[in-house]
Parts: sequence; C-alpha cells; structure tokens
Amino acid sequence: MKKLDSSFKLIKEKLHKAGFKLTPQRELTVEVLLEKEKDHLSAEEIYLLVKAKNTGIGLATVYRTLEILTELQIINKLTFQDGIARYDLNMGSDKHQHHHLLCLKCGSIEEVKQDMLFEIEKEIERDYHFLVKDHRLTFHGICRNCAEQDKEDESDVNVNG
Amino acid sequence: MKKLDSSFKLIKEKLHKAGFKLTPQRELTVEVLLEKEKDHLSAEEIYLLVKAKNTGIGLATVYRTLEILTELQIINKLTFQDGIARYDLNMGSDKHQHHHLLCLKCGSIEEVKQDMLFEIEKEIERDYHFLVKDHRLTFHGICRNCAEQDKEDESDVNVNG
DNA sequence: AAATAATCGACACTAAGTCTCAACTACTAT
DNA sequence: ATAGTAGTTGAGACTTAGTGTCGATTATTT
Repeated sequence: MKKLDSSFKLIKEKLHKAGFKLTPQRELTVEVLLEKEKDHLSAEEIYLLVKAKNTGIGLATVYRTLEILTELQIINKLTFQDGIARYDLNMGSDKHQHHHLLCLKCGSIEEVKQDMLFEIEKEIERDYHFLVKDHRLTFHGICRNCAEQDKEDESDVNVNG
Repeated sequence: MKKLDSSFKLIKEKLHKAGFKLTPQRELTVEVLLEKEKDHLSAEEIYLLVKAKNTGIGLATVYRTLEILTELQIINKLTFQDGIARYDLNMGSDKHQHHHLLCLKCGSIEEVKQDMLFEIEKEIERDYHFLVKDHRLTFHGICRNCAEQDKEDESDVNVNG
C-alpha cells in the first residue's frame, strides 16, 4: 500500500495547508476514495462505505468534505446524464479532465487517461473565440464486456432457433 | 416563418407516426422549443413559457412530453454540471450530439455544430474496444463577450488606479 | 490544559423530477 | 357526425439529491 500511503499523506498535507482540520471523518472519506480509486462513487455511496468502516458519519459531513476536496482539486465532481454527482480522484493532477466511456447496457464507467482534445481546443479557441479552461467528454456506447455478452447471446439464439 | 412551419409539421408527423396523439399541450411545447431554438431550456422554463401563451399546462405533462420527444430523438436531453436537465432541438437529425461551450462567468451555452470527434471515436473504438454510439463534449471556459468585458474592466482599473 | 474556531450530526428544508388516479379528449370506425 | 376507447391530462402526493441550521463536539494553538 505504498502508493496509497503517499497519496494519503499528500492529500492530508493539502488539506492542512489550506487551513482545514484533519478530522477522522475527513480522513476516512479520503481513505474510501483512495480504496475505490477506479470507481466513480456518488456521495451516497461514499457515505455508506465510510459508515461500513464501523464509524458514524453524517451525510451532510460527506457532502461538505467532498465540496472541500473538489475545491482543492483533489477530486473532480462529475455529472453524467442521470444528474447524480459522482467523484473521481484527481491523482494525475493535470488541470484537464480525462475522458469517460459510459456503457449504455451495464452503466460502467471506464476512464480514458490521454487527453485527445489538444488540437480541438485550439480550433475552438480560434474559431469561436472561446477561452477553454477545461472540458468534459463522455462517450456513450457499449463496453467490451457487454459487446461480448451480446455476441454470445446472439449465437445462443442461433443455436436454439 | 417558413422554416419553423415545416419543422413543426415534420415533428407532428413523427409524433403521429409513433402513435402519439397530437394534443394542444404537445403542440405548444414543440412550438416553444422551436421558438427558443437557440436556448437550452430546462423543463421548468419550458413549462413557464407554455403557460405564458395563456394556456394551462401541468408540469408533469411537460416532463412527459419532453420524455417522448427525447425518445423520438426530436430533442436531446442534456445534463451539464448543475445536474438540471436541459433540452435542445435536434434539427440536423444527425445521430451525433453537437458540442457545447459553457461559459463559467455568465453561464451561456453556445453550440459547436461540427462534429470534431470522428477520428477520436475511431481511436476509442480501436484502443478501448468500446463501441461508440454517441458522445457529450462540453468545453468549460470564458466566452467572447465575457473575455471582452474582462478586458474593459481591466483597462478601467488601469485608468482609475 | 484551556481557549476557540472549525467541524460535526441530526434533522428540517429545497428543488428536480416521478407517480397516481380520476377526469378528459384526440382519434378511429362506424 | 358520433360514440367508444385508449391515450392523455392536471393536481398533488411522493421521491431523492443535495443544502441550511444549530446546539454539541473536537482538532489545533498557545
């Protein structure tokens, strides 16, 4: 757990430097976020996971902590089409958001780490005189797993029909 | 109002063909959407605009109508970072969503009609084995107006200070 | 160890959106 | 043109994500 430990320390430092207290509730919230690094958790989910660590925490506290972490750019707040906010560790600390692949079948969210939009941002700035600060790019489609599942189902139908 | 008229007829036809009744509430909702083509209205805003045409309509009806229109791909339902659904006429009838420029200062939403992501989608499909059906791309930044405003304010400060 | 400013949890509240159901109406076929 | 009917409507109850309030608590500083 070396990597998590160092990230954990770094985040705690950031919080402290910004003048926030290091309460156990905040530490546990960060802990959960680090442990579920790959997921895109909602506030409710984070709340339940922190509570599951046999600790009490209020939902409002989770929201407040997430707000602070977003402010400090430790996490990103994302809203996909369902309108529910999800949170995403900003490990790379790039100023630009990475992209997401949202599966329409299973709802999974995969990340695309590279930033493919550099050229397009230049185009936007030139053609629309719009000063780009950040972007959100989500592809909607069918993930690898679901596509394979679909293929299997199809051949099942062919065999049985 | 030739263009609006023909769009209006087309939409009504689509509704009818899909087996939906052409109620005055639905017609008025479509009318509002056509009149405010450039805006990105929320359900609440559409509701008020329809009511303003000295007609009664229920909020639930607006939601239901918007759901149907989204289903039939006559409009697109968009959720930006505030989590409120906004609606957007799908005039071009391209299967792919156009892009948006969201100003962080004034909140305006501008459209980018071209689809700049063709190559990137190919990359995603190749590298991630993800079958892309659609995308959502929003640039966050400062629009032309606000940038100019900022410049003016700055020179004011210089003159007065 | 005491002072204190930040933080906490419980719960009331807001707001977007959905559900329910009795009343109504656009369409279809006569 | 009219009646029958399935789809639709509006009012308001409900759900759910998220915010605000406030008295009690606690991490930090001295």
